[in-house]
Amino acid sequence: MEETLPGAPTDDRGERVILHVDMDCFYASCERLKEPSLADEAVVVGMGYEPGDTIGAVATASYEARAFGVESAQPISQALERLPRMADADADDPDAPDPDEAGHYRPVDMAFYKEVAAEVKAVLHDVADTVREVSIDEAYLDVTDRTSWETVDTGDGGSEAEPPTGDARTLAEGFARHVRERIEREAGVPASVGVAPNMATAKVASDHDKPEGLTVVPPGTVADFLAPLPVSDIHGVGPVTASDLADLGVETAGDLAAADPADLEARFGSRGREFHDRANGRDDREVTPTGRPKSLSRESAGRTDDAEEQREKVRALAADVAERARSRDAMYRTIGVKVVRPPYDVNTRAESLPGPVDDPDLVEEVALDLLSEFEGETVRKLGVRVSNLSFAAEEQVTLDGYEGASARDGDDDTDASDGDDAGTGEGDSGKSKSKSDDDGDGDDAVTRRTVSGDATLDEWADEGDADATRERRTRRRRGQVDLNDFG
DNA sequence: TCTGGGGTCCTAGGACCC
DNA sequence: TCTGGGGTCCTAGGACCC
Repeated sequence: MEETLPGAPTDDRGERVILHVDMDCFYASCERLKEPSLADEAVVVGMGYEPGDTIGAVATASYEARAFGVESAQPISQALERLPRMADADADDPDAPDPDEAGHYRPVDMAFYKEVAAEVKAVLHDVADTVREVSIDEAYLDVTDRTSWETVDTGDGGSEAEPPTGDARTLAEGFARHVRERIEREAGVPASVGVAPNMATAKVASDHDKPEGLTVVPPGTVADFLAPLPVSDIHGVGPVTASDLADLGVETAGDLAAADPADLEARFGSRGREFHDRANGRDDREVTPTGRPKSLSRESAGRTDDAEEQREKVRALAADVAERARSRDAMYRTIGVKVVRPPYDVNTRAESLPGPVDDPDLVEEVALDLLSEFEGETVRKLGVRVSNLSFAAEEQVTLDGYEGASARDGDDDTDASDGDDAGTGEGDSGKSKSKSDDDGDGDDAVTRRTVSGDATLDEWADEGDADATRERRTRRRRGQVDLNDFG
């Protein structure tokens, strides 16, 4: 690692080699793996979509479909306007869409995509010691120990003494090419790879030449590579920030790099300085192995003003989320709901417990209770979330003891993405917390919430039995916590 | 074009404690 | 009596990402 590579330019010493691997239109590529006849065809994968419907949104569109203006996150109805369904096309019927201008629509098949992702990950973990999976189709690799920025004598006048330029071949480039080819060969799906001395630049690089791209940004060339790009290409700069920056006359990464960091910080807080660093090619974040999730949630769209229907939905979501938490051995200390009211008014409510639990009934109970604030409202989407997770390796006593244990060992876990070796234990702060608030403290927390809750006077007045409900809940929770404490 | 589902991180204000 | 400063935890919302 600290060996000096013969011929390595001195200014590259200590520069890391970071890869960002980004699968190309991953879901669509997976569909092609399943159905090879879709190769070279326009493919649209929709979520919340069933064959034949017009509801849902585009999860991924193949590049052929993108050429028709189909984009991620678009409503399926709009995608269909731009690219009709192949099933509706007919070359012989003048009234039907032309098959040459139609696409194949498929619903998301997550279980299959996870299988493919597991094969991709196997390659990644084989070529790198440190892999951080960011999502099902994206990962950072630190391969400093496996390759280097040393330039290769290409025999065409390039010499080792020459400083690396955008055109110079580096060992890192050959390495990245090898990684991309292995993914394609072993998992059967295409990827784009960016190589740079830091994560932020590698990320931009992988996106620079999709699909099947390979963009290498050697040390010393980072600022020049970034300068002409629009600020929106920088990770973390979304539409809101881009438009705020545009108001300041900052359009490109080069403008951003040249801006006064103090001004940026004044406008954007800590992100301002971060943007400035990124635009200048500075990013010293280390690639750390994939960590544990911080929250788990489940949501589902569907407009309804029927209170019982809403409760039923929340019950189902709560059960789902609790089951997922259990399958991942996660305990949670905070339970929350999300209620989206038309037109698109997002409300979240959450409540923290005195200590971590694994209790599906409690998730349902708290979620329903939080939902009750919105009784009588029309909603267009509902969600349930658990957070403040802790992953006690030790078995934890829960109210449903035996069932819990048997459900757990089934490990149905469809989720290949869980298999990560990311063993670096993130200190389970949750655990020490639950210990520290034995008894007195814990009860205080509940009491405080119960008494000083933000209910207004009239709410208290017209809720009649709300007090009783809350008290029942409080008692339950105490029971729950006490049980856990004995475990 | 009214917007699917699963996440992360940051900020801001209030409660509470010392 | 009216009042300092520091710290933590909690909730809600927002921006962003894939």
